Amino acid sequence: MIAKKALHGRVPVTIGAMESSSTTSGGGTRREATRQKLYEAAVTLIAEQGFSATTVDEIAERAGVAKGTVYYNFASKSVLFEELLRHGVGLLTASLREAAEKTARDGGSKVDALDAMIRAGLVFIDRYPAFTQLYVAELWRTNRAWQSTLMVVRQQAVAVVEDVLREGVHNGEFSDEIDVPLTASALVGMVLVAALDWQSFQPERSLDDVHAALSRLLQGRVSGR
Amino acid sequence: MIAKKALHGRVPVTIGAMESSSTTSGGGTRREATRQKLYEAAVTLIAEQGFSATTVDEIAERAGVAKGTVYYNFASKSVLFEELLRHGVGLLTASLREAAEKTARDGGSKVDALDAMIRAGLVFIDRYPAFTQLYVAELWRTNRAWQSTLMVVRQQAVAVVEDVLREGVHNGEFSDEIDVPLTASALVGMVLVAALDWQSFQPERSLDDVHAALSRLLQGRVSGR
DNA sequence: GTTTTTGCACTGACCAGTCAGTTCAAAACT
DNA sequence: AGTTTTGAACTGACTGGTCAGTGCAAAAAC
Repeated sequence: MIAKKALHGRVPVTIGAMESSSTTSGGGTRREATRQKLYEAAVTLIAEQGFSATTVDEIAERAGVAKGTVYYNFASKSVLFEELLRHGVGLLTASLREAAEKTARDGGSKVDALDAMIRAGLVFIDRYPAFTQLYVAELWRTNRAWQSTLMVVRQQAVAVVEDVLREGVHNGEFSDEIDVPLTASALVGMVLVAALDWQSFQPERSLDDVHAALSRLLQGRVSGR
Repeated sequence: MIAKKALHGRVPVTIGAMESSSTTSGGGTRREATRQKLYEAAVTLIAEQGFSATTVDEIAERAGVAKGTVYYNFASKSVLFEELLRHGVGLLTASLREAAEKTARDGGSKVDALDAMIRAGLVFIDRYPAFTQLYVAELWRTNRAWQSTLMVVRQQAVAVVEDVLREGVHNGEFSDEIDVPLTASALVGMVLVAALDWQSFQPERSLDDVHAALSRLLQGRVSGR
């Protein structure tokens, strides 16, 4: 057994800090561009068909790349998928956190923060519907290789919501009887399912429209006339 | 081409009312027992691993049956899965509808009906967690053979919620500004995600506990002290 | 001249679906 | 009663195909 080559391990890395726009910087950019193409190809295929039903040949073809290139860039099919998950949830978490922080900066209430996060969630799902689909499909599975990755990454996202709830309880804006983790889950679920149904069954509706409906539900303005 | 055998089409049928025990009557009870075992084996395996990653051999083995028996009872792997879906969502829909009707009979309000349905949903998920997982994982996929089955079956379940909302709007209990389909989706999502997270991450909590938290959210008793 | 990509042939494992044959309990017959 | 027949239910070895991952020489990009 000799070491061979295979340098999948670490790569230039840009991931974490998203959207540094691009251009400039001489970093190993070609590599990164290929990886990006592979992510995009994989995300839609896996969202449609599931992980196991999607072949590496399909991914390569859709990305316009040779099969060998996939394995030059990723150690295996499941590693590609895991990195895709990390990448995507990173974007979501950042977006939620930013929405919460902006509201705080502008002196909004915690309900305003939740509302802003609902909107941020909708915007994310609107922009990356395939990723969202795939994430939901995998989230509650057990016995899969990437289970732990998924858990970590889920907790990061939910934690942002929990933080806002906890702060709201602390400053008296929310009842101290609410169950923070469960309420956070429920809110995430509300947005997730409503948004996916929106995308699947009434894609013609505007984001504002959907946001308004969810906002009303959040603020308990359902009952009463 | 002669007809051959293969009688997958119609079968004695007992489904709904399980456990007619055995003995007596020459009725095809054996068949139904085998199918039930296959459903049970398939539902957990597919929930854990996904449809494509689950092999027919595994299903047969877990059910304690030979592979050929699977094909004697179902035309194909995906037909088995489709019938499983129909079976499961049938149970859910019936349970939701019953909860709503009972509330109406007892002269409860529409909010009470929604609350009863939330509880019914939780009870269902508590009893059939694997089925729920699998259902969520498949619901928003596209390009799959059972797409249409899934849509029909989804609509049946959501329609029960929509009906209650619509009645509530009609009798003035709910604002006529609410968006019925979207609110229904959001409510379903709230329960679904909260329940799955409950099962996955805090299984020690009681159903009443979880129900109370969701109830509070439904009634907008989150804000305020 | 080093890194990355290509193209393509190849392997070995795995898997959906088939089919000839077996089991067995309830009829049918004696 | 006992014996034979029937056929639905079940079995498991087998087949044909698919797919993840490999190997490598040559080209392209930087």
